[in-house]
Amino acid sequence: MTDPVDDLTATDGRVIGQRAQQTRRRLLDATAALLREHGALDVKVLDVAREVGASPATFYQYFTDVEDAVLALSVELVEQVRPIQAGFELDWSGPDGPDLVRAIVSDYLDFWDEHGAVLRTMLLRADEGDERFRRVRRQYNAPFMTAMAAKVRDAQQSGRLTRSLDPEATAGALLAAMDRLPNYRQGFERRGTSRAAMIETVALLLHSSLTGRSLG
Amino acid sequence: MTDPVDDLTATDGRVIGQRAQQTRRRLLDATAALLREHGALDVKVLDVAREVGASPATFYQYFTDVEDAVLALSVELVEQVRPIQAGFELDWSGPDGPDLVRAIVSDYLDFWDEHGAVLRTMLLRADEGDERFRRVRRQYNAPFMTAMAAKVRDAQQSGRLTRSLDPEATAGALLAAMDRLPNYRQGFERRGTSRAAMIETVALLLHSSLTGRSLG
DNA sequence: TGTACATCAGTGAACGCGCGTTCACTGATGTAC
DNA sequence: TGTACATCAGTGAACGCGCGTTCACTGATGTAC
Repeated sequence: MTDPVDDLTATDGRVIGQRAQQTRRRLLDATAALLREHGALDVKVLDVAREVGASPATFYQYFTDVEDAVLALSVELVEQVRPIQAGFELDWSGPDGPDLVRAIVSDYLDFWDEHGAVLRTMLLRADEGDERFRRVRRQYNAPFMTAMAAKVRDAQQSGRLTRSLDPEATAGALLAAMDRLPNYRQGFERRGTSRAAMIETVALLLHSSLTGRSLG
Repeated sequence: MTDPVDDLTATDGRVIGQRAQQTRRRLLDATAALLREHGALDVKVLDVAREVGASPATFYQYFTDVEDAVLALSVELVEQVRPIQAGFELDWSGPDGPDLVRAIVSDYLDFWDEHGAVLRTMLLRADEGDERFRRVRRQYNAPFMTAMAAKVRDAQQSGRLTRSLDPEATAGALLAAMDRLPNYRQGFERRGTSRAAMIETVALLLHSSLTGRSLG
């Protein structure tokens, strides 16, 4: 696993030094902030440059356009989500399984709270068919999918889960739930469904669907 | 339930006649088509006008901007999804329950295939906090949510489902799965998970989580 | 059945703004000796 | 320890395009008698 800071390049291909790396980072952070404030449809190169007090020309030294910067932010998330994905590789079948799953679901909700704006844009552009974003999405999803599908196969082999479930589709459905549900949190809380209840519920659904433990 | 064609108005508030309604419709259809082709971030008023061979001024007679047209398309989906939502109000607990759920899930996948571009944009804008889109999303989701939450409560009352599940959160999680999963279909099929397997799996997850029937 | 008039619907052309993008340049940092 | 030079990093200002938007106008349709 190489340090991701290593091979950063400017748009002309040249490898960049420390000072330039800091500028690039500030541009990325500004892009993420504007994505959060204005949404995916309304972030301009000039806005980003203004936000960090730089010339628009500076932006073009590091990114070809706003989409390119969002792609770079998405790539970073692939790394940042790893610790959460690690939780999916643990054994959930023991007596502490439910607590474990709750903790993981809670962490992932936090992750969405922090990176929702970038995640939404990444998913949208991938859903719309952009190949570069599809690729990043695959890298982001793969560890979740592999780990969850393995759990399904395990539970099927030991007879706790019906073989009618497709392991990949099951993993995809549960990941889908985890990736859309955070967007409903505000609405839930306004209607009296607490964050804790959400976590408990998603954790139960995950635990039962992946280990075959009954919901009864 | 009033005929939705009734109170259509131009941007100046005037009620419009048949000829104008046709123009409005062609503009809406063109907007949906461009949304599908170019994605949510890149649909311009001029494009839409060009697409139907009209002057840009014509577009402004019916919509204040592209977002306004997308909102109108979203409102239409609230009506169009009703038949599918009706399936969620049926009794799933009988012996034909599983078949029923499969059929409904299949229909909803088709709905996504047809209206995915508009649905994605509606969800994105709502997720980003736009109040008008949040409102439409609520109207779109409410019948799904109400029906599914009722099923959870039923199953809890008859002891088939644990009371640890929050009915609203359960409904939300399953709806979330149904709304994100279609976006992964292409990836699934490339990897050998068929449409039928997806439907079967989602149907099983829905059926078990909402009726308390075991996945074992 | 025809004519005059009112209203509805649609348009071409123009304006101006803001954005994307580039270029020749300046300033900052690193390094050889 | 200082000086000369190379390279790295950042910039201001400008250009031009395309888009959003509007306005005065024309054409189409409906209706009264």
